[in-house]
Amino acid sequence: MIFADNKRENILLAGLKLFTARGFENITLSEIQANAKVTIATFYRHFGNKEQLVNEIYRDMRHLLKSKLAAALSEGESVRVQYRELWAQMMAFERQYPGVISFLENRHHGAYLDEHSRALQRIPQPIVALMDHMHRDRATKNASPILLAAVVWGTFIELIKLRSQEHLSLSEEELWVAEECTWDAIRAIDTEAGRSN
Amino acid sequence: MIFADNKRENILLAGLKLFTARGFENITLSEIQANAKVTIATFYRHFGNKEQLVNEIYRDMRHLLKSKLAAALSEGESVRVQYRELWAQMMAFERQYPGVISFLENRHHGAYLDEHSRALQRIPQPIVALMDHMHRDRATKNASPILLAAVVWGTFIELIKLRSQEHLSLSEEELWVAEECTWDAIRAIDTEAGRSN
Amino acid sequence: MIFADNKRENILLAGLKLFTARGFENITLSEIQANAKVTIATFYRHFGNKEQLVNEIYRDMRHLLKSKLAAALSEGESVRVQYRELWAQMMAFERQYPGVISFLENRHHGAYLDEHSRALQRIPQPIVALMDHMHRDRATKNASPILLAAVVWGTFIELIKLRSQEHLSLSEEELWVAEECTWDAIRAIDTEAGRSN
Amino acid sequence: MIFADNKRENILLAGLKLFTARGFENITLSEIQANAKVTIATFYRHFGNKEQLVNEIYRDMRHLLKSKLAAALSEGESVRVQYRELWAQMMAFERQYPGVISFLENRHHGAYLDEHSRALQRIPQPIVALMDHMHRDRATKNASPILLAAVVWGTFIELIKLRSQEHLSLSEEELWVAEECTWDAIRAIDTEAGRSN
DNA sequence: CATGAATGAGTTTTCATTCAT
DNA sequence: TATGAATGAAAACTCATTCAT
Repeated sequence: MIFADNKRENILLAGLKLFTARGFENITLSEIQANAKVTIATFYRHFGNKEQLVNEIYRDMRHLLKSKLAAALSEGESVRVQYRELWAQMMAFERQYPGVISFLENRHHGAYLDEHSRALQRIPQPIVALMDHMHRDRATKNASPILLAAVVWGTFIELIKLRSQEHLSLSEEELWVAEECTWDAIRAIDTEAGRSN
Repeated sequence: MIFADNKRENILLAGLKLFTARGFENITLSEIQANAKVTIATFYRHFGNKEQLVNEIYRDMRHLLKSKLAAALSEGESVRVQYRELWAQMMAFERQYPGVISFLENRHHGAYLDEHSRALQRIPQPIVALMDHMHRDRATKNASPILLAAVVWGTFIELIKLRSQEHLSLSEEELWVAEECTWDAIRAIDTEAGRSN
Repeated sequence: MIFADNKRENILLAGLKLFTARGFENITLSEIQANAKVTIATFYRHFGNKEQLVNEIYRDMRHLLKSKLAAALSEGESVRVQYRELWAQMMAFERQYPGVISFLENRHHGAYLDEHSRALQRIPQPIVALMDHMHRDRATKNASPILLAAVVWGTFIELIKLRSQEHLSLSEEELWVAEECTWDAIRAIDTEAGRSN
Repeated sequence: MIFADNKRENILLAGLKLFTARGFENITLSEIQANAKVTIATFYRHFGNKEQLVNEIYRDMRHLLKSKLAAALSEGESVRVQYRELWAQMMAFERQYPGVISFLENRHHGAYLDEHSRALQRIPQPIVALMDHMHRDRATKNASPILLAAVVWGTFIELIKLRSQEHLSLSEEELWVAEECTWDAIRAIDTEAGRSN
């Protein structure tokens, strides 16, 4: 989302805000018009229709998320450190762009998303990449990287939902415990301690 | 959802199917009419409006899920066995009622849900109950039961999404690996092996 | 309105009450059902449809009004006394059946009235009869009896409206002043006192 | 009702015509659409809903009537002349805007009128003003101006109804007799001639 | 390039009336 | 005779989109 054009920028921001809060179908163009402070005709010059707007927002946000998380993967560091950094970036993203991850997850199979949008991976690629890396190093349990990534991403989303939808206050500290939980979930654990019934 | 009344039953089933597949807002009453093979006016005899229908379906399904999972918690068994059984029930539920869990998760903060529906816990109570039980026995990591339950439920939902939305085929075996992952995620791990950076 | 049948009576009374208060179109059969404490099917056994009900009520009330006012015209009395008695009966009717005259006036050209109902004179016949009588005796101004009756009836309705619709409190005494006004309006006035400009 | 906007004007005129003829509830938007030669959606651009339309028409007409009658009250003239002029204006109004007075009277306590509309006096204020003026000059019977106005207005409405609803032909001349009747009704009559029983 | 007015196609909802039992 | 369930037809209203200026 490069905000060269001011009107275009306003529309995108208004769309993000409104769609995030109340979904695609419940938002009318006149709300977008009012919120973005442009006329409807201006809207139509910049976006072919309402669906194109939501698709553009969706893709912008997916790419933004991906690039933010990619920054966590620094070759030089141990996977443990990289994982911790990944988790930190996920939390930072949610802090900086509140509601966006929920938007992405909730809208993911909306009828209005086009093929191009749907083709984007839902689980952010850097998470899968790290899992893959660890998997090749035999540092993870013997499971496919995508499954391991699902544990990580699924847990994270769940925590976000708890906070935003159910007004559960989770401290930073608690979220870091969750990081540790998921680390234990994915890593190979050599001890037999846990295998007991 | 007791299916004494045939027309009512048809409407509920049609609603579940349609709302699950395409969301609340995108479904029109005439689609429900066509699918349930009743007239729209008959629909209005049984339900005050479209929102009441979706609320009733939502609550029925939340209760069904809860009761199915509650069956997994048998006092006599070890927590490891109970956890395994819980996971089995979750998978069984998804198998028996495909799409229902996605429906519940996706609709959970729809604008159309009434207070009564919203008041229902999103994370199934039996999961929290088991976490709570383990927590009191100091069998879990030092985290609140709800957070531990979030790891479990979040992971499970993520796997379901991968299968249904992204057509990723996950074998039964792989899902059981995930069960083991989450077990490691929640349980207290006494060895220091995993703490290394 | 002969109330031989209890159910029929209940329906007629409910209809009168509801139609009077809120008009024909705004009343649903289920309100009538609820108010009359009969089922809709029972309604349909007694009345062909909603319109037949309102027509029957309308005609019943027109006849009732007419017969009450007719009682005022006693051959033996002077026309002044008869007029006074007529006015008394009009007030008594409004007191005994509040809202009914408004109902009759307001519904008089409703689309739902059938030819039979419409054929009924709106201005109660006894008023016209007395005007006619006085006219033949040259006791009135030189105007058609129907016009004179219009002055009387129009004034009376207006007073009723003031009381019921605009919550203007008019004392009995004031209403009798109106009676005197209308008497002056209709009677021949021999003096030239009033002719001055 | 300033008819700057053509579509808006058409809708108002169509509404007046249709509501006058057949009441509020019996008129559908598609009839308005057909009559005003605009689409329903255009209707909704100009008026929030059907009720807003009828309220606007109602108020416009009340104000129009009031201003026309106010023109009759010229300070310099005797009250007799003013009264005659008032009556002339009332007849002129009915001639120029046939049906409008009936519309105003019949709709006056419709459920669809809002508070603002209901607040408008039903009996045109200039009539009351003249009665008040005469009353202070002791030129009327000893009755409140509003009651005297009711005699005038009630009689006039009744005559209109006779003509329009019951197809009674009343000549101009006869209507002027009614004017004289009502003048006798309201004015103080000093002779005792009329008091005889 | 900008805009306000216009619209078609669709949506939910209501209700008098019928009908099988 | 009595009734609850069923329904057809029509109602008000919405909104994304277009178009003349």
